[in-house]
Amino acid sequence: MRKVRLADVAAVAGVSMKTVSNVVHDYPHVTPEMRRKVQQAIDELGYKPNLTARRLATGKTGMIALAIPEIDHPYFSELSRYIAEEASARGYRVLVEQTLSNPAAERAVLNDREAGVVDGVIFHPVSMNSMEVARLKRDVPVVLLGESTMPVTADHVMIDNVVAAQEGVAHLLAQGRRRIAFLGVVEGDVTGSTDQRLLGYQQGLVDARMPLDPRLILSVTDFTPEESARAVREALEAGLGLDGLVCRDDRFATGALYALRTAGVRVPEDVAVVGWDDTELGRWATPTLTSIAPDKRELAATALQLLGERIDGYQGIGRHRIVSHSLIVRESAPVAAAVLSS
Amino acid sequence: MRKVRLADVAAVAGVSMKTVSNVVHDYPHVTPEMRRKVQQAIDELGYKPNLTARRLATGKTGMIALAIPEIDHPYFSELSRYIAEEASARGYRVLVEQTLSNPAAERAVLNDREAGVVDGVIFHPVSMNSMEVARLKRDVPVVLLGESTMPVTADHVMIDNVVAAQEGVAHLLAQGRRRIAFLGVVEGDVTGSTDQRLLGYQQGLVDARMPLDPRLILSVTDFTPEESARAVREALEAGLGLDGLVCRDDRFATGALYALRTAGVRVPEDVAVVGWDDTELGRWATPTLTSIAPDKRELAATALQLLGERIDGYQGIGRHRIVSHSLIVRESAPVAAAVLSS
DNA sequence: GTGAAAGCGCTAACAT
DNA sequence: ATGTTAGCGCTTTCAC
Repeated sequence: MRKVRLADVAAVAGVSMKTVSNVVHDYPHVTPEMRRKVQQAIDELGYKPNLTARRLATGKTGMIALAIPEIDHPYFSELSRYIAEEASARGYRVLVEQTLSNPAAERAVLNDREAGVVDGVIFHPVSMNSMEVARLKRDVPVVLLGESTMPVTADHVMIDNVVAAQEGVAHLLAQGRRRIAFLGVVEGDVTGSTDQRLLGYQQGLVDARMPLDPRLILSVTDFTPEESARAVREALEAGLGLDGLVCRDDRFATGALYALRTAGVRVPEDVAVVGWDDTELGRWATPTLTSIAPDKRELAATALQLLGERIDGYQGIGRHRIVSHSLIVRESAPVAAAVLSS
Repeated sequence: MRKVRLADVAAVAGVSMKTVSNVVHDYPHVTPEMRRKVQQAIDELGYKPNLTARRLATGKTGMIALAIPEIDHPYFSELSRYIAEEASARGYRVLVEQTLSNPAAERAVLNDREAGVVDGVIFHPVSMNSMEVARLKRDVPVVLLGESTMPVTADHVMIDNVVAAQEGVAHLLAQGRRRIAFLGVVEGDVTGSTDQRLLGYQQGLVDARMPLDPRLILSVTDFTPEESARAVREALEAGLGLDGLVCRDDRFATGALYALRTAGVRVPEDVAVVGWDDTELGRWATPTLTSIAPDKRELAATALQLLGERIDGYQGIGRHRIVSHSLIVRESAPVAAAVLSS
């Protein structure tokens, strides 16, 4: 009683393979009687269509790849969930690829389509910029996530990082904060994501005619909270006076909160902190974290929409979509007292 | 210049398909000259083997499914990362399936293998117990994660929850805690996972000849921190005196910390808290969270080992593997002063 | 409405 | 060491 094939069902039901196939696919024009007869044979034999064979025959896999740096980074795991849900709603399944920011792994992602594994790719690159992506990919449907300023042949979805960072700074300025730091510039980060946030931070200060102090820009060597905590600790020890802090992401903010707490600095009384990504990490931090929140659901839906169009044959030039964001105000950087009392 | 096939390469190189296949697979017995000639044709044409076709021909997909309740639950996202890494080391790719604890979705997982999508399944069931899994799965290689006491035809990997919970309780008792609560029993949870942790909690108290107070067992309606915070808040409002708390997972612990903090209860001075899973959520909580830590790496490696054996044809009865765990002591439940001064 | 047969692209016997 | 060829299981024109 091994593998039951379409042909077996056809034989038992006494019909052709085509008819069985029609029943399996709910093809409209089959007589009820035929349908019943075939269905019975299917149930009887416990027939399951072989997806691999179907894929070979149709050339469609019904799968998309989601290539992200780390599966367990809160932002990416939360985003993955939305992507998975949106994909599922559109009849796609998701193959999650962890690139660990490794260039070779990132390159390999774009080959998956060519190897017939997936129909398209949603890709958050870290080690290559969009020009390289454009050069590498040939006719693979790709939607890029994250920051990129170059128009390329792939589609892009992102939030307006510059504006978002400006809003974060403005929020702190409205509370009377005057020494606002930015954490953190990551060494070796070539994506421009941090650049845009940093740019927005500076623009926010310039807009308010505040001085720019380069020492207020904190650098880190990687994306971990440990590194972020170290950077903040050293800044405090160096006597860097600051009363506000805009973080590149919630993980950094989490490390920062830890460093501030252990140094005896009160948040938000002494230093107000703004995170980025609105992850669960920040929602339950102490104090709870004010954070710039990309609309992840909209991000996922937009990415799938664009990718779907490409898979369905759209060949046009790369499209850019800006999805909305908001500032979720929590304890670490509450609404200004002035606003409250007004 | 569309799809380049194996046959095209063979034609250009002026050899047979078999020879091309040999080169592609690094088959040893090919003359260097042949290899060079073929390789040149491959590069020239930009040939990429079609994985789907290969899968059809070999019957192996090189993929395994990982079916978990939620992609973005910290425990599962961290576990996923280890699974993905171990799988990758063994030449497998991982298809992550989010079941959302939905029975239909869980059932569908077991069909994937039969449909030829994956070679095997690593499955953390929530809505079905292992008997049901055993009944459903036919000859699908499956490794079960999470708690289950029944010997079945599938393999199991888990930690010893009862012992782990006992250790958590013992840790609190050693600090002189006398009113230790358990959070939380989840309504509708049929997996026995919580049961075992609860059992260990009770056993730990009994071992120390402490009284069991049913009011110290806190119930919740779902797995969110919100629910957990609610349960703790209500317990405090009801005047339930407690000085220690063992949580079913770090998410619950996170919610508990929040509720305790907002109620003005100090941790660990007034209430010491032990979490479960050792996730990033707890590592950066305030105070940092003492947590029972399953060895996730070992868990992943063991699961892949067992699954690999099944895929390679092992047919024996279900095996049970207990992997190690430890108690990671942090601020929320530090080492007893008595121990420190000894 | 239903049947017959030619692929989809690759692998693995078997042959040379 | 390399070539030939029959599948793998399903889809899909194209007749009937």
